[in-house]
Amino acid sequence: MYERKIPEDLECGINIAMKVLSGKWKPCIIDGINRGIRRPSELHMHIDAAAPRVINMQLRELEEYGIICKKVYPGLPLKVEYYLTEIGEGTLPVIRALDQWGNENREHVMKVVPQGQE
Amino acid sequence: MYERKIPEDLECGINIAMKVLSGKWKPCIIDGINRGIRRPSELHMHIDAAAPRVINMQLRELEEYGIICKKVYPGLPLKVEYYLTEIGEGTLPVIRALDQWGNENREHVMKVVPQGQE
DNA sequence: CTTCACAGGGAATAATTATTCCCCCACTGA
DNA sequence: TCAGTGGGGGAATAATTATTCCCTGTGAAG
Repeated sequence: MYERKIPEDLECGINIAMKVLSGKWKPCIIDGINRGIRRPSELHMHIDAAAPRVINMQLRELEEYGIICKKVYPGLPLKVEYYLTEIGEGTLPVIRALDQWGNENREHVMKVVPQGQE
Repeated sequence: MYERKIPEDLECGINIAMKVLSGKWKPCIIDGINRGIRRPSELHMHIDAAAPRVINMQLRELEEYGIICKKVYPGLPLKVEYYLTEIGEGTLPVIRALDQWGNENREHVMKVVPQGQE
């Protein structure tokens, strides 16, 4: 997406995973695709807090990392769908763990975040 | 840590969790504390790719979020230790899921990251 | 011919986050 | 007095990442 100037430390597994999953909307995108929201325009509508451009960029990154793959249907009107790869499906337990923790601790986090409500 | 200008979307659990866990070194810090690396200087040595200042800042944030708590021993020389709170312990499954995925997919990620080796 | 839906990208800019540099305090040991 | 250890912070700067704005192209519908 952007060009990195500083090398990263990919020693520990945590950093490897964070490298792939970090990105404001990536986990949401993976979750969405997994739930069957496969087309770009659907994702744009579903994650409407993010600008479409951002979703596109993060989709491209996820594709580069081999988390999702893109299927372009030849017909017209244009139709594109994204799917999780096998490796991408492997991230689902992580996503689920994140989601679960977040839901269980929503109250607490809401109390302690400075202002960031929406 | 910094002052946020744009409100966040904490609708879905994923975003809530990412808010608390995102930060280049936070998951490593949580993991370290959980493994018994409790003192700041120990953490500095253990996570030596990060500047001490950064660790300090992320520790403060984690404390604000109630993930860790800080115990200051009155004696001298100074001694400080951090512990996971109950809520902090709740993040361990997430951290473990991240670590596991990262370790299982190290090879793959190494192949696809542009250059970022270290 | 105009407008719409669909998929997408370049460039500039804004926001966020990490990092470096250099400082503080209290005590200990030489 | 001087250096070293242990915990820490302010300010500036650099790097990273998100967002906005506006543009491309094709075909279908009106």
